Amino acid sequence: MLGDRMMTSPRFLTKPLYLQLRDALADRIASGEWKPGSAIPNESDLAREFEVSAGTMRKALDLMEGEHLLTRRQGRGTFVNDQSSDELAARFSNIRGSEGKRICGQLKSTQITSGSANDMERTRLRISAQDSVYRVQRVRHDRGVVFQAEEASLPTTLFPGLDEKKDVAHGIIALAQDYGILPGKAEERVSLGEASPQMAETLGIAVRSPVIVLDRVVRALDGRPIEWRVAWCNLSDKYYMVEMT
Amino acid sequence: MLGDRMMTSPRFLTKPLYLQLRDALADRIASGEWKPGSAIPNESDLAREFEVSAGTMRKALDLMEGEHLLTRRQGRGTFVNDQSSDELAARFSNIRGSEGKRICGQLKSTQITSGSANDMERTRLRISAQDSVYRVQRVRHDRGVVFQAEEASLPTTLFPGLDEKKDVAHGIIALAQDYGILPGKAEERVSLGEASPQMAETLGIAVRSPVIVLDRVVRALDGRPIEWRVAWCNLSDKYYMVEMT
DNA sequence: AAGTGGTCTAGACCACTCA
DNA sequence: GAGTGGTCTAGACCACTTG
Repeated sequence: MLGDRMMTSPRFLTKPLYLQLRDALADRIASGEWKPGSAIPNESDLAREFEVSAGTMRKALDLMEGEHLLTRRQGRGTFVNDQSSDELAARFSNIRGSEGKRICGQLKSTQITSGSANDMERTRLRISAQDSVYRVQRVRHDRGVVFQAEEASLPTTLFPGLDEKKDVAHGIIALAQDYGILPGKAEERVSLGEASPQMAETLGIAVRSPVIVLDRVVRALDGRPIEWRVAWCNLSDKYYMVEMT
Repeated sequence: MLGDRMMTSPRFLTKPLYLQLRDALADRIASGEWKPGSAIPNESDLAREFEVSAGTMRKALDLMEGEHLLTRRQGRGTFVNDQSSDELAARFSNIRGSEGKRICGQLKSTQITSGSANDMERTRLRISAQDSVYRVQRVRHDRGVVFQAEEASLPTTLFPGLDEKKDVAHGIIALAQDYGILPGKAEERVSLGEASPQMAETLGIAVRSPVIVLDRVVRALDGRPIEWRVAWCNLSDKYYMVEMT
């Protein structure tokens, strides 16, 4: 069904087969046809279904494993990743606990409002002036100790009815999964700041003490920005760590 | 020559063929047999030489491209990457100029000493008590403006005679290439600090003003630490940015 | 036109997991 | 032992670059 297009239409109009397959399979995950945590059909069955060779199907599946959509285990099968799992949900957090594992902390005191996007939100989220956003304010704590306050903006078109749900207590990655959005990449800018009186209050530190400011944009698999967040963070028994390849 | 081992010895003693190929090809780069910037033989010639199928050779070459050792270009060939190029040498720097490109800055006022490794150096570089290190102190500037001061430690065994060379004016990645070491990954811890009187002097900022402290370990392709560096950085017209996947 | 990497195929066998 | 993913093979054809 997919293969035909390779034969009939000129190449410059089409993508390589394995990329088309990736898109088709990713859509099954995004649509909820394949649920998080469940196994999907094996390589050769999928190859038969899509009328491609097993090698091409494998290339698509390997790609998706690299995109954190699937996990493949020899002898067991191929499974849809649960983005709300601890490991994956913390994927875009570079803050680590003393044990060295990425941590998100627990969410607390969530507030949500909506309004039309301001200049900053428009440039960061690549949306236009008439679009609106949800604005979420929240605080994160680790074993009761507040260490981060943050303000996030999300396009309303991508998260319809978000303000009426309780899901705001989840991070962006788990949230995206609920709305059929597959997370892709993120960029984070790190800078120095000093605590405003209010920030000092919530973080439990002295006014004007230095804090680290994390300005992050999370994108969907297709590159669309889905969240812009600025976080003010008090690192003390935690640290910020980046791995580079 | 390589393939034989697959047939004769049990699998748990050996690595997959494509990984053995990667090691063999990487060795040709590290040893200087294949020079930075030069083209290497094509896929099928290499496959013939190593007596493997073209597909297996391709898997090894693709892997090496992902490790930044090679660049493949359709219609042109496969080329050995020059690690001292601007792009690759700045690979482990998350500091970006206003244009958004990674920058290393220019090195200035380099000092080098050597001595036996202290506790911190032993743990970070995973070397033992009797091993010695080179200690390099230097300052980086961008168009004349000093923005970073740093202290680096390198195992003497990996960089013999480093103190007698002028190469210290190069960053670790270009340096490693000269010594036949292929760079792999790096980790960097980011924390807050305040400028000591001396640091304030060199960075041209007020005493006790907040600076960002970058604690980085660079590893070779095989995982061995090759440099531990602590940098004190004054971000002003620059910013620190991380991409996450 | 010749040579390169990129895609795709069809099939074999191995290593691992689990009932 | 049946079923899964992981490795490896041999070959075809396509897309791109360069002379």
